[in-house]
Amino acid sequence: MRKPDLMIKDHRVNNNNNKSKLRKGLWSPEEDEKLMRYMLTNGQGCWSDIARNAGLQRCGKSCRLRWINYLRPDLKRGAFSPQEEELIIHLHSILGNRWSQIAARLPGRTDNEIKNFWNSTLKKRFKHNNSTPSPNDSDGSEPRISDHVTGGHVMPMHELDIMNICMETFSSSSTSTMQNYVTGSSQFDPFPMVDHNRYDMTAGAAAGLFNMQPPTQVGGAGEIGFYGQYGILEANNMGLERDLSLPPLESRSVEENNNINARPVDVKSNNNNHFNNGCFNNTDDHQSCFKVENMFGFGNNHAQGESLKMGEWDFEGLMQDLSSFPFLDFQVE
DNA sequence: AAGCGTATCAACCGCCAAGTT
DNA sequence: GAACTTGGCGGTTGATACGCT
Repeated sequence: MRKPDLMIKDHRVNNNNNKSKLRKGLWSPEEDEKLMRYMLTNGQGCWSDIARNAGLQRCGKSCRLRWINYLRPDLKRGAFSPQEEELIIHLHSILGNRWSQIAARLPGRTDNEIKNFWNSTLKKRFKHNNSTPSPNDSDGSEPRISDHVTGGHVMPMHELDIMNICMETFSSSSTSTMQNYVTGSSQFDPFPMVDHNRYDMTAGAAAGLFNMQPPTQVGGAGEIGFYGQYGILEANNMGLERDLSLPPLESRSVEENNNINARPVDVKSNNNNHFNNGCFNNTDDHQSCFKVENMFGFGNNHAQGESLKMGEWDFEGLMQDLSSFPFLDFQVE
C-alpha cells in the first residue's frame, strides 16, 4: 500500500492561507479515529471544513473518500456473494463502467470496491474463461487469513478500533441521543444511507451499524434494505415500499452507441461512453460485453448481439430483468 | 528460505459539473 | 459571465499479501 506521505501540491489549498502540509497516502488508525469521531458527532457537511475541524491534515477530498470507501458505517465487508457477482455483471452489461450507479444498487458496497472487483476478478475471469463462471467459483475474493474474522465477518485490522469509537461515542451520549442518531430524529443524520429501521436502539445497534453480523441477504423477511448513496430502496416487513429517490438506470441514445466505433475517443468527454472508457478497450471488447451478457443468459430479452438498440431499452423491462434476482427484496409492479 | 510473479485494494489523479462569489 | 470552490466520478498507481517454484 501507499506509504503515508506529505503533500504540498494541492493548489487549491495553497491558494489560501492554509499552507500547512497535507498528508497523503494511507490513513493511520489515529486519523480514522479523528474522522470517525467528527462524523459521528457532527455529521456530514462541507468536506474541507470537516478535514479542518476534525484536525486532519488531509484535503477534504481525501476525507470524503476515506469515509465513503472505508469508514461509512453501512459498509458491507468481505467477499462478494455469488448473487452480488451476478448483479454486478448484469448491471455492468447495462451501465458499463458507471461504478457509482452500480454501487447505488448494491447495498453496502462502494464504487471503488466494485470497480476493483471487476478489474481484478471478473474481467480476468471472462478473459481466461469463455464459459459461464460459476457463482460458486472460489477466487481471490476469499478473505485473507490475516484479516480479522468475527463470526464469519471479515474485519480489517483496525475496524474493531473504529467500532469501539462508535460505541464509545454513543455510550458517552445518552441512550436517547443515540436513538436520535439512529432514528434520524436529531437535527442531523450522520448515516443518511443507513436504514434506521433496521437497527434497534440498544448498544448492539452500533455493532449492527458496523455489520458485525452480516444482514440476511436472501429471503430475510424483508429485513434488508436496498440502499445506496443516492437513496434507499426499502422493503419493510409490512410490505413492499419503493423509494423512488434511487436514480433510474440510464440508457444511452441510439446515436451515441451507433457512433462509438465511428468517432475518435474523446478522453475528456467520454464519461457517457462506457464502451470506450473501459468495458474493454477496443471494439472487439465492446462486443464482448454483450458476449458476456449472453454467456450468462442475462437480459436475453434485450441483448441480442448487434441487433441491440440500447436506446430502446425500456425502464420497466430493465427493472423486471433486475427483479429476477431473488436476493433483491423489491419487486417491480 | 528466498526469489519472483500475480492479485488485491486503498488511495491518488485529473476531469467535469454544479454551485457560489 | 468569468473565476473560483466543492463534490463526485472513473481511471490508474503502487504497496503489500499471497502463492508458486
